[in-house]
Amino acid sequence: MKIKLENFDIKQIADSGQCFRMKQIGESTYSNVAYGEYIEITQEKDGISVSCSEEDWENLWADYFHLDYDYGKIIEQINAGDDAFLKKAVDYGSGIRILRQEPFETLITYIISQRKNIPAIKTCVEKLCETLGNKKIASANNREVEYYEFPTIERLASSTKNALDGLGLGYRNEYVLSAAKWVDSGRLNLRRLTETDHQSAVSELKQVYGVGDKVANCTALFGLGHIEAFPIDVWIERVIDEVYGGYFDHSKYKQFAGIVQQYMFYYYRNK
DNA sequence: CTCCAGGTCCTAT
DNA sequence: ATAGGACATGGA
Repeated sequence: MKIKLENFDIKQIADSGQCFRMKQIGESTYSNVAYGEYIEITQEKDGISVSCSEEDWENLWADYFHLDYDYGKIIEQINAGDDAFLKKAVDYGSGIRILRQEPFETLITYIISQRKNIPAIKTCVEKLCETLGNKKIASANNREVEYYEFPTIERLASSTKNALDGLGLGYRNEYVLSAAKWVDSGRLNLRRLTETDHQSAVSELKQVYGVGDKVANCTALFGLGHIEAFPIDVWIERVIDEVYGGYFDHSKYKQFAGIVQQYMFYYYRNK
């Protein structure tokens, strides 16, 4: 099925480092697994073609790719401003979307992400899915594809340190286990945090062992739909130091600071 | 081999 | 409140 779209570039999205299971499987084709479903997406000149049904696109993927949000308007607004670096960043990554990933998967994968580079995170997450996730079969582009879901909350919560050995989690295995147990027991209610304000969501998340300001903000941005989150990692720190002379006030982009952050991250990391 | 990665915790001031 | 060291593992 073909879909006409603006400000959507699957390569940019895949390379933007916000999700860890998207992979390139052809010249301009990428696969992804989310919410237990598998999809293949091919970039075209004026949009994309997708392997899923129209119904799945409407019910799941359109929401996942944040299609209800007008990125063109954000880009216009930035181009009308006076921030030269940000204008270059927007031009470079104009096809980026902020994904609405599963809250639990986002929390766990960003706990894993700390002190790892992106290729290492991907390897680690894939191993986790192959070891503890359910195996499924999808048909896409006239082929059958085997894939693994992200582990369920119950499965991960009832796991042990021993079971996690060999997945490359390192010292993060305790963080992962404890976070999964908190979600499983209801001590941390992620669904509720999608409805609270951003600040309360972040401070709730930071109660979790192994979740600091950065992971909390990434979880809020990529998993809870809090577009105003502005995660500061090593790359954004470099942008602030090297481009903005040590101070950047993201509050003027209040309602969409996370999108601004992602343009900056993608441009500075890939240029 | 060494260096560093989408940080956080713990401890000492 | 704020600063410095420890931390497992693997990619480059």
